Amino acid sequence: MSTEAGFLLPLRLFVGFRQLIDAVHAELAREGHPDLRPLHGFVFQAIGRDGTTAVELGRRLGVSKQAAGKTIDGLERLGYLERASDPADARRKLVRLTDRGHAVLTRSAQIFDELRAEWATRIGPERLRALEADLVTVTGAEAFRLDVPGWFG
Amino acid sequence: MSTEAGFLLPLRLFVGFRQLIDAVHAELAREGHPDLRPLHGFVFQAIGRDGTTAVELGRRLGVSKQAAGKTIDGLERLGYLERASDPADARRKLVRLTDRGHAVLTRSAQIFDELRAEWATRIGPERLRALEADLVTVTGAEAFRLDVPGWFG
DNA sequence: CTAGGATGGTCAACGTGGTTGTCCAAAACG
DNA sequence: CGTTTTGGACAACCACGTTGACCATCCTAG
Repeated sequence: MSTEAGFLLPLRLFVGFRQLIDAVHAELAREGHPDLRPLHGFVFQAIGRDGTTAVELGRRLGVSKQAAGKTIDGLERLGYLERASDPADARRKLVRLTDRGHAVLTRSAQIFDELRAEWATRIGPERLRALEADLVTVTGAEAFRLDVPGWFG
Repeated sequence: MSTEAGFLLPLRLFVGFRQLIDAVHAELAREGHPDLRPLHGFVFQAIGRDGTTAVELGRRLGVSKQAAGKTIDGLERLGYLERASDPADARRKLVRLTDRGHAVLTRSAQIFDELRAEWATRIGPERLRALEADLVTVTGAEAFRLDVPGWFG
């Protein structure tokens, strides 16, 4: 039986998570995206390359459609999203990433890859793979939940 | 070189973190503490067994003293904190955990221990120790930063 | 074909939790 | 003893979540 206090485990996971996210956003800020917040990554992920609607986005993020609408407003003002009418359904407004949005998504993925490579050099690729595999084992391989926005609070 | 996409790493860390936090709060809610939010754990941790002041709490949480004051108001209303005048300094108001506050902190630690034991049975105690050690190696053994409140947003 | 329900989006009002600015009482210090 | 520093509170404001209401549009049952 290990003697490590149990409450340290979530803290260590969170520190790792936070360092990765902070590193990505520091680099993105350096490259011309100073207004992106950690939360926006989840939003981009929830919108996806194909776009979606405000209602569907709200469902994926676990918030009301109104809250999703406000989030879209903000990212639209920053130039990362655009709204387009759906020719097949006059009620719907398709929310899509702009070129700038696609660019930042692609760039984020690259930076995450680089950061993961750094981790691999520090603890070794084997240990990193083991770490990831163990996390999957213990948390279950469920699809990632994006409903983070109101989760803290 | 591993082929795992880099952006999955922070997600896996976050899922682990979130599952632990959610499990603790689900159990606490079951035991009569339905109003506690994930964030409150950081607040309790920042206050500590000995108590602090609003200004110092704000420093530890990385927020203004006014924001710290509001947070204290809320947890005071819920019966977890109490304010007491400092006999040695009439300006200061000592913020301390109530008996209820101490109880929930102790209980949380127990639950975290139980959850860690569960993880140990699923991936084995050595792998769990390795996971924790690797996280420390890669993130640095820095003291835990509690300045989480405004971090997302 | 039309009446009625379901769906997508927006507006308004509100609560919470953060911010800054101001002010006051008490302590610390020259 | 006057001045500066400190701890706390109050106010106004902003970001972001909530509900409730409303409207246009689509879908479907009769």
